[in-house]
Amino acid sequence: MKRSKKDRQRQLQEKIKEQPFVTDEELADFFGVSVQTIRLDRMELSIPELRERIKHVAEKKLTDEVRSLPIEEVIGDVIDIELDKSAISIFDVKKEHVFKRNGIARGHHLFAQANSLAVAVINDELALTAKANIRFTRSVNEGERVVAKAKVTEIQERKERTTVQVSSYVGQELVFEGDFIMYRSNTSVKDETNENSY
Amino acid sequence: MKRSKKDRQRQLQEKIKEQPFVTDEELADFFGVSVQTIRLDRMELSIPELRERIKHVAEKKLTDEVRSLPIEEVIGDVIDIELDKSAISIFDVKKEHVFKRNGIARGHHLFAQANSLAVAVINDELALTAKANIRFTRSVNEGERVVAKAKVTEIQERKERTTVQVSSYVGQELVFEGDFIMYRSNTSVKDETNENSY
DNA sequence: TCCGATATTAGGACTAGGTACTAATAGTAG
DNA sequence: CTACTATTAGTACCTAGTCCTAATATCGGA
Repeated sequence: MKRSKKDRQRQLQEKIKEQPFVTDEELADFFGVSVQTIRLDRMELSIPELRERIKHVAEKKLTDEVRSLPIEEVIGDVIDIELDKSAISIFDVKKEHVFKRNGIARGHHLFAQANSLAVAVINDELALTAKANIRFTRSVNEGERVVAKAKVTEIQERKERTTVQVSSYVGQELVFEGDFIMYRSNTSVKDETNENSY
Repeated sequence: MKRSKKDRQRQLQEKIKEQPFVTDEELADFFGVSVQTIRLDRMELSIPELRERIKHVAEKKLTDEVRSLPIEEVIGDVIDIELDKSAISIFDVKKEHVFKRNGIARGHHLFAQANSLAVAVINDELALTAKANIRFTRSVNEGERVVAKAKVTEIQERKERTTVQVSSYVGQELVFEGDFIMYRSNTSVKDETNENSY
């Protein structure tokens, strides 16, 4: 017996952790013991078989992807709006909005809230973002509530452009700021039934 | 024959894409045909068996993890990446990404693709967007495929800032352009020991 | 040195989820 | 009615195991 049983089992655990896609036969070769011994070791250490290990990794990948991928259609709840003047929305940062690595909200969600609000505040049939200049002034964490305030600062009718300034806060702290230059078609529409198309 | 063979094969491809952890037997039940038929279909469509599919998913997860970057969290599919240099991703615009009123993609999806690519291209433990200057140069419609190309243009180590330029195209047409100023922690992460859990 | 406990190995039966192949049958178009 | 495609059935074989029994090997202590 080159190594003791405990020694081998410790190394086995390490080996599988580092390189989970290894068969019992390969492990038996590696440790110079029989396949049966490897299997007994796995039992004692409660390490599942190769296929189960592969499956766990794959399943984790799928749940990770589902969790992080979708961006909702409308980000934030509009709580106040005065067309072509100002609007306010709130957005609660949940775990699907943050980097799993560090729990910090991903920038595009803050942008999405601001952008959606900039679109919503415009009293026009068609409103699209043309340009934007944005600053992230503080990182936002899971569980925080972001309040975005949009203010229409300029309406150039002949140019089909409207400027909207959006500032987002967590409590009193500014976390995001953006100047949005919006394209608009100049056909007022909000007297229609609101279809909530933003 | 409720559906034609081609019809069934098309649906089969969809089904497996959406839900790759399904056995031939379950598929046979689902489509009301025999297992052999499902197997013939897979052959013709060059779809590998369940275990191979699981293995591919798991392998992809491991290689992604080795890169230690949030590739799984990128909006769109990363098709090429050279850390701290450049990256390319594709994003297919579907109906959930557009305004139902006019079928035009919401700006924040294009932003999200570009922003997440800018984050992914940075070879650092922590990368956050600090500022961005963006232009939407053409509206993108449902069904179109957006290719985003990110290029790292400047790395200021002492200032913990990196500039990334992202240009997104539909075919040859530029649809979005953005300059991203990214914050980074300056702790390169690629040389870490890989601690995969099985 | 022998005895009993622990460790290791061998072998067989069985499993899931297949591949690869042959053969039979069903349905449809010309 | 025949030719052809589509579908189904069945067999042998595969991998990477589980679960079980039985036979050895090795070691530590009296």
